Amino acid sequence: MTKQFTSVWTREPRSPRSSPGLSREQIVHAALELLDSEGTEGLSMRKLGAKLDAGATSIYWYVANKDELMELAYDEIWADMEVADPDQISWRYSAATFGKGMRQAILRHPWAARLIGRLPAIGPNALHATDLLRKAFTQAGFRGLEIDYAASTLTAYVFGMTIPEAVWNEYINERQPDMDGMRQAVVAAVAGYPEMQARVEEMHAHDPQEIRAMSFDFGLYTVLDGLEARLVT
Amino acid sequence: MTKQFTSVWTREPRSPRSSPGLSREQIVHAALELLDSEGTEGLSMRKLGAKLDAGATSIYWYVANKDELMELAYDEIWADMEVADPDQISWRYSAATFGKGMRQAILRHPWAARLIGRLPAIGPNALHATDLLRKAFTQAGFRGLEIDYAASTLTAYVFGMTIPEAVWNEYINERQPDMDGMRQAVVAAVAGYPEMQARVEEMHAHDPQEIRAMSFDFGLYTVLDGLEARLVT
DNA sequence: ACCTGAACACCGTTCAAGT
DNA sequence: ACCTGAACACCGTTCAAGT
Repeated sequence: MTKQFTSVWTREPRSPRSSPGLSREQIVHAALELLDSEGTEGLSMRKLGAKLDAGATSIYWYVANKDELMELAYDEIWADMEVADPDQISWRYSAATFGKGMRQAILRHPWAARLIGRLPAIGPNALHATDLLRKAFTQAGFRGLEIDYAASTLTAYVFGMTIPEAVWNEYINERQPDMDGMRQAVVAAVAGYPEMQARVEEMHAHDPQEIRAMSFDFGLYTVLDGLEARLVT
Repeated sequence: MTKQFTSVWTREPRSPRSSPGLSREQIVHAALELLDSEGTEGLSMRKLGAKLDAGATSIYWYVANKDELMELAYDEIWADMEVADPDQISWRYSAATFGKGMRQAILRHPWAARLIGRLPAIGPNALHATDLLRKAFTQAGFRGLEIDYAASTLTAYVFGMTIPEAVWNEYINERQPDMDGMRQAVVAAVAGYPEMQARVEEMHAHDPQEIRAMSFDFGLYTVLDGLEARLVT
């Protein structure tokens, strides 16, 4: 009953060289454009085909199915992530830069948030990024499996903070809901909890982007402090 | 161009009392059964209708659309989460219990992982859980917005660690992929990074569930240590 | 080797019509 | 007040057929 496991990364792409017609890069590039400009719902095999002036089913020559296409697209977002070389600066600084860069990369491509964790992130760009973070924690003094634990802790924090933010941004962009009505709905829902209500109103007085950035930094430094504490013991 | 914001929680359910036919509770209960037993893909309006011996479109009388139905289902998973009363024990212990309970709740309902952060979590069960965590951090000594920052940090960590785990579990259950082939694919992909390869092989020698639990605890205590550090300064 | 369109088996949702 | 089935506008994917 078990099915053969497949991933885009396990198989060589078809015919890496051949001038005419489509190519994997072309397809992935078009898919990224669609996703970035129109969000998750903007990408369908038919729309992608149309954008490439091809039949929707032509894509299946280059890619086994839509999931594989998404794996390829997903890996791309780690390519334009700012990183700091851990050899040059303190592990704390490079880990912090890594966390902030990861957040920005996801916020630039909010559709990617829904894909996180769906398959092992073993694309070339994801691996390169992971390797850099492991280097930073090795330099910090972690050893063996603890390097992975430390890296997981940081990325889990960033993912957990950023996935909701990205999904939320995508939702706002797609549906453009009435923000004022939303505010009221939240305040009303929270009526039974006076302290939460006060906090919600306080938050609404500030720029939401600013609040999110502050909240993110608070947690980021919390995680870094916690990791430092594990190094001493 | 902005649309009226709506959420299940802003509107009273239709006719809370009326003996015959369907009811919201009945529908949500059936949806949960479908989701728990067959995963995300197991729930469609048609299948749900069939399970309730009704037309698929009857559901639209009780719920505006599938998203609203998902909001209702999602809130339910926070109802059967183990929590510790922060009045009785140390904030550290109750925060740790909270984190572990949250993880277990998501792992019991892996389909919920895809919904996290999609809409403000303002269902009654989610609010009750949030309130408990805020109490724990108030007791710890946080004040004002920092209570929310601390709570966000912890839940972000738990979400970031658990969403991939849950999605992964769902994937395994649905597709039952050949695990050995997968192992090999990962090892092969990671060939360019010798230390990572060594780590991957070391992990494969252990029970994956155990590794995940250890990894989760490592990060959980890291976050708690980090929060404690913020209290002193 | 590469591309195509028709066809299949699904979706969520709307709506006029029934009771 | 509640429920229905037909219909609409979509999906991803398969496959025999074309060049």
